[in-house]
Amino acid sequence: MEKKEHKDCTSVVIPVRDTLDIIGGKWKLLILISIAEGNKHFREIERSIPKLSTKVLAKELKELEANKLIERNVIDDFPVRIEYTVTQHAKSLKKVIAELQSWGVKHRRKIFGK
Amino acid sequence: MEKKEHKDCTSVVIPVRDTLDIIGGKWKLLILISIAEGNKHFREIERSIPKLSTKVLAKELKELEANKLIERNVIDDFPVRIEYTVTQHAKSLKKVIAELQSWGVKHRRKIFGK
DNA sequence: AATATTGATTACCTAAAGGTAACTGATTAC
DNA sequence: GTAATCAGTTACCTTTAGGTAATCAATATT
Repeated sequence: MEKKEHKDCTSVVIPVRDTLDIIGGKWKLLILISIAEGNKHFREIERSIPKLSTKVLAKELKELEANKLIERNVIDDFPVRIEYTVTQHAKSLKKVIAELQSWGVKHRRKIFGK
Repeated sequence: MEKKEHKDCTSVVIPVRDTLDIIGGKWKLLILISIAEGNKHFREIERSIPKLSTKVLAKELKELEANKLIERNVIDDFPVRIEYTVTQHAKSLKKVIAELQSWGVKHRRKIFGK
């Protein structure tokens, strides 16, 4: 039997997993969309997404910030307020999301018929 | 203060999550690539992916089959052998994967500099 | 003075994903 | 007849994601 050598696919798999870590999970995309639509403040974002808890939101915001998808700006009026905004880097996800969405729609038709 | 109405984004989020459920997770993409490269048999696939256990492989193969991304064919020579192959539907993931990969590469540069 | 809002943090719990390892029954090679 | 290979299954355990609820300090409202 011929021994086949398995191609090294880390150069595909690792970047794909990086991307999935960022928009995967239950809330990240919803939070990004909410901020992109203009919700700037913690409570505003929280209220805009049903069932999302403060704890999870706080954690997700930190991760999104660490990945440079959002910015956290401290506005020092009195009292200080915090404003979250999406970065250009986050906007560059648009094409990725569009592909994921369009394949998902086709897939649903494939699995559940038209 | 103006009350802003939050746009309904389920038509984006649900298909995106459908897609992520299918190629997300630690192994699904690796398994798909392995089969696409010509590994047809259970043990062959298992051996081609370091650290992948039989249990997880068995579970993932079932899910991939349920999603019509692979086919499981029972070849009844003696002894019976099982052959896995990728479907056309799986091949249609190529563009999605390419987008995820390319964004992941850019992201890595963004985060860790050049 | 009491209550509510803002931007969170903390402790505790559950559910799901994934890992480890032993084992099955059928067949084939030594 | 012993060992190995094939295609898995089963039981048990750990890790991670996410949920629930209480609490915090600072300010603002009644």
